[in-house]
Amino acid sequence: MTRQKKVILDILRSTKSHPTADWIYTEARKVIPDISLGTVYRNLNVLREAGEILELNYGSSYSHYDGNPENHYHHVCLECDRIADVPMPVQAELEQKARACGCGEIYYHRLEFYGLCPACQQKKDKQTR
Amino acid sequence: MTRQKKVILDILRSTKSHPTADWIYTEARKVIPDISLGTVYRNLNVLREAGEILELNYGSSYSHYDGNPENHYHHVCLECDRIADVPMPVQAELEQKARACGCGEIYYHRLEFYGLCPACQQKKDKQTR
DNA sequence: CGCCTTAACGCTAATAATTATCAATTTAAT
DNA sequence: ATTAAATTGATAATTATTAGCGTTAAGGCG
Ligand SMILES: [Mn+2]
Ligand SMILES: [Mn+2]
Ligand SMILES: [Zn+2]
Ligand SMILES: [Zn+2]
Repeated sequence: MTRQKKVILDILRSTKSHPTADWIYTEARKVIPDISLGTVYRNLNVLREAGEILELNYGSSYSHYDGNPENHYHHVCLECDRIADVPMPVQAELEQKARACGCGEIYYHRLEFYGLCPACQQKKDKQTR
Repeated sequence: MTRQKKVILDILRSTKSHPTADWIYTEARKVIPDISLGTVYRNLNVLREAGEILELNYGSSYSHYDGNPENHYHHVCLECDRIADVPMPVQAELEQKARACGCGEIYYHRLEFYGLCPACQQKKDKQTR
């Protein structure tokens, strides 16, 4: 466990946002000013392979990272790209139903809801009114 | 509706696979030998915005495209990256449950199952035996 | 504590999917 | 047939991510 790796993991664990590599890089430089972006990517991959974080790819051209490696669901705003946790329990029966279709083995599933975050929803309401 | 756009849409609608832009490009060249890759990307974006196809980003570094724009679920093989349809009905109650969490407006959701496709599952069985 | 092996670092250049540009061509409405 | 607008193919640009490499620092052991 190097200093760089620990700082990156701490940053990810201490935010509820789901930041990009570049945002993590900016934050990390506040602690280790000469850390390199390559090191950020390298450690994000290492941490993902170790099961300590999640990498999220939801349509945008870059990955977002999540300090909570437990399976949980997300809401993605189509307006501002904000990703938020959806605090509902994991629906295990979905995997049961999918297995019944005989499409091979299933290890886990991902569920994302797309729409408008509360802030963008309000903004749109004002425009329509 | 140009010739190029029609060929691209036909290719997508006539396959059950979920091909990449590059595979579509290869197929399209069998019909229009001097079609360009830029035209393929341009029309895929146009078709997606028109709601005629789906773009799928499941972790891999490139997009897959789906000629069926109706919401449906997928199985992604962690071994060979094959994407297959999961023929189970869309679970509308998931959106009800998510709305109850108050995370903003929800227009649609996506659900993917990750594991091994039947072929890779068999391959792994043979190794273990 | 000091040595030593090895993994990780910072830097820079490379990769590769996708998008932007633009003159030339095609579409389709008049 | 004319013509204006939209789309094409070719090429260059963009950009997130990875690879290569000489240098540095973890952390195990004497
Ligand atoms: Mn999350
Ligand atoms: Mn499909
Ligand atoms: Zn928003
Ligand atoms: Zn497979």
